[in-house]
Amino acid sequence: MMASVQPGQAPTLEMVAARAGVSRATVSRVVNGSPKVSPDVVEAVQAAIAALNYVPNRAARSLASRRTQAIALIVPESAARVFDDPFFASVVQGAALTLAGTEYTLNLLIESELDPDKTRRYLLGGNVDGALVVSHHTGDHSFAHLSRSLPLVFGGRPLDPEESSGCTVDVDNEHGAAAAAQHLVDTGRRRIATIAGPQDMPPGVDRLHGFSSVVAGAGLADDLVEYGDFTAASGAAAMRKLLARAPELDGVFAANDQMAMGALSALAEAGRSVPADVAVVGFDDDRYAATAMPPLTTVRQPSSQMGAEMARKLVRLLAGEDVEAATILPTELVVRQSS
Amino acid sequence: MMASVQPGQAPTLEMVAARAGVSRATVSRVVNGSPKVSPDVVEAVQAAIAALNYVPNRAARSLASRRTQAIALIVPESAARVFDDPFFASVVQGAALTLAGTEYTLNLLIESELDPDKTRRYLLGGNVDGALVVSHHTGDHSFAHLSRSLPLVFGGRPLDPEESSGCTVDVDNEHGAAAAAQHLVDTGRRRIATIAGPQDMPPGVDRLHGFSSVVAGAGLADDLVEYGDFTAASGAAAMRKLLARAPELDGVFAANDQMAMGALSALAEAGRSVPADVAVVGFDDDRYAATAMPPLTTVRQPSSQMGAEMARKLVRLLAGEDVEAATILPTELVVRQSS
DNA sequence: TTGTAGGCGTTATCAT
DNA sequence: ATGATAACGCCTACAA
Repeated sequence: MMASVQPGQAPTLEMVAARAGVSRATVSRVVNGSPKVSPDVVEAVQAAIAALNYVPNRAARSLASRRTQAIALIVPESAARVFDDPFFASVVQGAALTLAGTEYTLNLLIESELDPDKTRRYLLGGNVDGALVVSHHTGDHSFAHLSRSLPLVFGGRPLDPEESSGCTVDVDNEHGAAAAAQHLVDTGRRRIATIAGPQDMPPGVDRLHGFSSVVAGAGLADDLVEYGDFTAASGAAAMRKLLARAPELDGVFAANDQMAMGALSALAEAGRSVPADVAVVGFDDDRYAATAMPPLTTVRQPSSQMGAEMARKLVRLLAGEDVEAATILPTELVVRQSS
Repeated sequence: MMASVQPGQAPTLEMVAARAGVSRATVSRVVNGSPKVSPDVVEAVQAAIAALNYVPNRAARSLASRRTQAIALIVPESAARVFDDPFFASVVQGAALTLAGTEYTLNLLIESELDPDKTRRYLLGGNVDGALVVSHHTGDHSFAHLSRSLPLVFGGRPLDPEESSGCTVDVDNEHGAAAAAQHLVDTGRRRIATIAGPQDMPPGVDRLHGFSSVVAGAGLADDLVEYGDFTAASGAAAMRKLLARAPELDGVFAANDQMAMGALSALAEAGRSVPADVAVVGFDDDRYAATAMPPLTTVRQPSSQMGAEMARKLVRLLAGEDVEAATILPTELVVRQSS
């Protein structure tokens, strides 16, 4: 029962107008939901639209309206393995799902490291109405200067607070880390160490800060700090140093799960049992956390909500609404068997 | 040293023409790399472009040229957890990276289950020049009828071969499963079972077929078959049934890693040791495989290459080149400690 | 090799 | 409430 369609010949607004016996302007009004059209005309036009199976041409529309109804999601190429990081995948998911509920389309852009200017040109070429920039741990806000020409929403706070260029959505790294530390304290650990992340990345800084304030606040020593680069190997190395420095330690907080995994293996090879001898807590609740041995206590990061929130914010921005410059998403401590 | 730019006022082709002292047509030729322009003029125009920081307007361009330079990547919403499946994430990654090297833009579309027609309208609305459709395990080619109006490339073969609508890229499920079975046979297993996937999904069918042909071909019984739905729980259940039916079994091939994990836990609770008593092999080499206990022997699926291949194929198609209807990507047996 | 001019499908500004 | 009629920025015969 479908009206037969001429493949390759898309019906135009003009054809709809002819069939409905009205002008193109009127059809345009109906299509765009203008209130100033009489009900019967609306009906006639909609019938014509349905009969012809008309779909407005996006290019023509945006050329005339100077809006694209498209949003870019920019992710760094990062060694060509973007989605290996579940964090990115989740953020993209959250953004895509949110946008699917709007009239906006999501243009996924992998930032080319070969031609970094390509992204800039794309953004400036009138391809999108706004962009979501997710820079993971790095705090890279190198697109900040574009926010004058285009609404931008960043994921993660900038490394340099001065650079605070418009909107950001961030995870509450500090409180998350604080909760992890507090959990260690509350469960009776007294000699607590941390494997911190790089201090040139905001999450690295924030998580260390959250940890230290709680540990120090509990009257415990917060001198047991070693640094890693968020990889499992670096976590293992840091754990070994920690054990060498303080064989008596009974708790450790790693700034992410990968490093916590590394710590787990280092602990195993040192003959310490977890959590009996040493409790370990990670951060992220990534895919490996639940199936680690033992299952890892960690701080869950709302990554898909981060993507969703970024998208929502940008949409509001584009609608001309006011939005708060920075929103911080809460984390959640997930207690498993490693602590 | 940057030329100052008027924010909000994008330079047009006309402005470039004026500055370079040529006509708009000539500028257009230069921008599009037409060979029929004298070198000095090319230079002058490029200088003007650089000076003005000109970027062609995509909407105008596609309105005039009737091409969008955009490609849609459609993924099923699947319970709103699209990217929880590493397979999707990888496919998207492969496609995005490949497309980043071309002049095409990737529009990520989550197929709305609320309004399935939305996707169809989008595809037909002249929004993209072609589309990539990834349907994972389901073999759903419900967009097949659109391939007359728009170049389409599917990921995974259709369930019904008759429905074979144009291009597909698929993983060699049959050979992969055969390799897994062969490995079991070669390592001395004699009573081999399989936990098959749903038989209404192509990979479920193909993997079972690959398994059976090898086992039967080796002169062994291939009667030990139980079915799961690709979840860990179903794998555990199937494993229990298998153990009840044939306590003497010494090898099992699960049609995916999740089910293999389930089998692992069922085996553990039955007091069988892996691989001493029973060898188990999975399929996918997903994120959990390497960290399972014991690390899982499995068949690696080239998922990001699948995305890449799909993209390459579509780009060629759009360039008017001939491409083979179906390409099959090879798999690789990854031997770990579970066999 | 370069310029002229018409058109791509909508939106938006005027009138009516 | 509805209808002409310009734009919108670029491409592309066709002409020179």
